[in-house]
Amino acid sequence: MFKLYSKGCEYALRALTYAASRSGNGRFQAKDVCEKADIPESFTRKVFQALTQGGFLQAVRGPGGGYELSRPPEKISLLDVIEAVEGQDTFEHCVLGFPECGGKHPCPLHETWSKAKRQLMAQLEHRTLQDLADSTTRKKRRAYISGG
Amino acid sequence: MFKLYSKGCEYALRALTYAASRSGNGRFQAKDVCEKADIPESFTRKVFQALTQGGFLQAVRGPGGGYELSRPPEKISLLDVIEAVEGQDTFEHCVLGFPECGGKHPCPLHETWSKAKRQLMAQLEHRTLQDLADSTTRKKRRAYISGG
DNA sequence: ATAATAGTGGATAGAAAGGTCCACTACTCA
DNA sequence: TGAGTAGTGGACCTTTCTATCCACTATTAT
Repeated sequence: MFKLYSKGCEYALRALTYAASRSGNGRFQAKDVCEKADIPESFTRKVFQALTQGGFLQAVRGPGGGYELSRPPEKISLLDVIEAVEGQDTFEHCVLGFPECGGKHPCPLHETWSKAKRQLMAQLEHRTLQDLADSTTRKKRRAYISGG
Repeated sequence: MFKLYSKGCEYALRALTYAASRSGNGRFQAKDVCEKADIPESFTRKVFQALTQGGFLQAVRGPGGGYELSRPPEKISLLDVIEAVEGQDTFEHCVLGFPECGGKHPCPLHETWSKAKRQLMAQLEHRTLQDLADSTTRKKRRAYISGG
């Protein structure tokens, strides 16, 4: 039952990727983005609420309203999104569930896991929403551009 | 909500690590091992049942009975245990939940994730139950041996 | 046979994750 | 001011995971 992040986080990433790939101003609406990303709207709205309260999104009510990213998509890493949804400490838990696992009392897997985790987090940190949006858009344009 | 594996798998790893660190023959009892590893017995028994049905453990009933590993602990990698408990396809799912994510239609995170996954699985594959048992035992002996 | 031991399988219950619904508020425009 | 739009917050439901209990079966020793 491996999970990098929760369903809510997966939806957030998919929705925000779509949002970042839109032309025009950055504002997007929950309903629209959920339909396009093919994710459950009611549930994803809850995630948006949380992201708004966390200062990650700005909500605008009323006609013409929607959400805006607090930072431009090229300044938002996947790790940012994941930690915003899951909390800052998602990757902190000991894999073997040892309560006092740490520098002084490492569990048998501590070093192995720390290394793998560092590599994983480094990858998540250097990819941004803009990257994801670009590759999605490029794919839709039949990918005749080779470079990144 | 990051999870490398389920609670059941965590318990299996902890229990089997303790089992591998026992001196004498390889047989161990569910009750004993769960107490020593400080994990819930009833729940872990279910995991043992599954591992037995999967051919991973051999069950011996009656007085003096218990379980035996089907292979010596130095021949069982952590990946073996994880896949035995979680199923062969735990690490196969697309991180973004795209149903047709694969070689021909990769999701935007496919390459990033594949790389991180390979590194992670390589680490889990080359560490065995015996390794874990050794480091646990060494720790208990106050770790005056430096090498690995 | 009987008692004791140790794993088995099914029922059940609680907690967390995933998901839906609806009345409400805030805002815009006519 | 009224209608329509878009996010909010709370109630509620379902599924999955985690956990426990107990009657049962297989085995061993007396």
